Amino acid sequence: MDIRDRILDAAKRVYAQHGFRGATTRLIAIEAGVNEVTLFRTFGSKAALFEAFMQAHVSHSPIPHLPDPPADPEREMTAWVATVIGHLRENRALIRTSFGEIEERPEAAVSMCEGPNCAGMILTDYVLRLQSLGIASADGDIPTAVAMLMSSMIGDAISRDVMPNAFPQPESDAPRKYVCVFLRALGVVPVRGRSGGAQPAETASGGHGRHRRATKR
Amino acid sequence: MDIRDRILDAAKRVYAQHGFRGATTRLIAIEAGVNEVTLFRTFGSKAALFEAFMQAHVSHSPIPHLPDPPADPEREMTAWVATVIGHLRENRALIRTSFGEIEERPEAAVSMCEGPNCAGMILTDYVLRLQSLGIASADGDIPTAVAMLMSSMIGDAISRDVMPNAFPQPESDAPRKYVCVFLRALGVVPVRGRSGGAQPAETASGGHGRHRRATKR
DNA sequence: GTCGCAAGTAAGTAGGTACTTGCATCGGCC
DNA sequence: GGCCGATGCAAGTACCTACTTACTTGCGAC
Repeated sequence: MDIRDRILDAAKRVYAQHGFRGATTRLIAIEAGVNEVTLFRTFGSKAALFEAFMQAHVSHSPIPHLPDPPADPEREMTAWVATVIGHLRENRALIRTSFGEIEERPEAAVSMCEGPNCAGMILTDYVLRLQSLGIASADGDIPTAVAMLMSSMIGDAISRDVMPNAFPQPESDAPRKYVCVFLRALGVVPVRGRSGGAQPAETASGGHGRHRRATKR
Repeated sequence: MDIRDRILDAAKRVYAQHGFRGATTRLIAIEAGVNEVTLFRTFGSKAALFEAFMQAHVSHSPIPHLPDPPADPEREMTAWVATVIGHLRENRALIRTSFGEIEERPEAAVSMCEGPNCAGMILTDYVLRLQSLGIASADGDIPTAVAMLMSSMIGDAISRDVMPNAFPQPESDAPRKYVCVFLRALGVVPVRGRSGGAQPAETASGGHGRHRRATKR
């Protein structure tokens, strides 16, 4: 790993923990294991360093896809939601810090929003496919439901460690639960009988729910 | 307004905009229109000032109630959600900043969470009442739906100004839309016909939806 | 009037921060 | 070997920050 990337990486960690003002060039240099002067020689200034590291960060944030012919909405979406929440949670300190400094440095937060914006589009497209296939009912408020699911994922990822009991327990079941509520709001109802209850863990004994009209097309 | 309160108020504004590190005693003193020395004489230190202002802030944050015999869920909840989002939006800068500094100063964010926690309980109680009255279906996942609505309100309040098109438009319709999706997820369906479509504005021409079995008890 | 107290004013201290400068060191390349 | 570019190191500059000290001013109570 070359010295430039080491500094960028260290800057990311230090910034996520201490914010822009708290991320002193001295701390970053120590964290990167380089001399502070090298930092200035490489990037010119602290501001330029942060510009570079923000750009580097957004350039490679992978957003998972949802299958184009939807087959099993609950299963596919649960996996997708779990992945997205996972990504968000990995970067939660960075997201929180950037958002906390919107007033002073809006660019950071704006670039942080690219990922979620893109994820929201992927999700919307998927649900529109569900709707056009007749799996989701025609009169559901898709934009609002998508916005709510996105907010839920972000909220879970960045707030669960602060107020754990405000979110579904256990953490590992949260994605499935979010998806069940989401699908129900859009009129995608699981077949009744086994695993239909989305509520407590004691009824969801293992099996995955199948959905009505969830054909392979 | 006495001088102590003026300083507390100024500290709140300056902190919301610049964070703890950026909220210099000099800035706060200027914003409060007092001498910097007065600030130290009144509170002793910057840290003590912030402790005092956090305590003062959480002590008077009003959370609206939901009617105990629920009558019209959509209307009542829409008003409640609008009020809560309003409160959150008023304090959005403060919330964002406190959350952004969780890593360094967790107490601030924790005290910020009291309001939402309480609101979540009020909401849960209300929905349980809906359920016990048979207005909401018995198998809905109430904790998850409540968590999602809470996340949606918070997300809307603190992120709409950054990514406006990720949230329901227009802003004034957002509370009703959230409530409609929420109620639908919990099996509270409006009567079909007029105002049933929760989706686009062109069909929602004025009327408020009534709900099946929404009797006055 | 004058006493006491709350507040302002001016100046200073000790430490931190971004950033610079000058020089030593090291490793690869001709 | 000798050159050169990248890096480390030590020191310094100019500024900011929390906080202190010593003194002055204004104002109500007696």
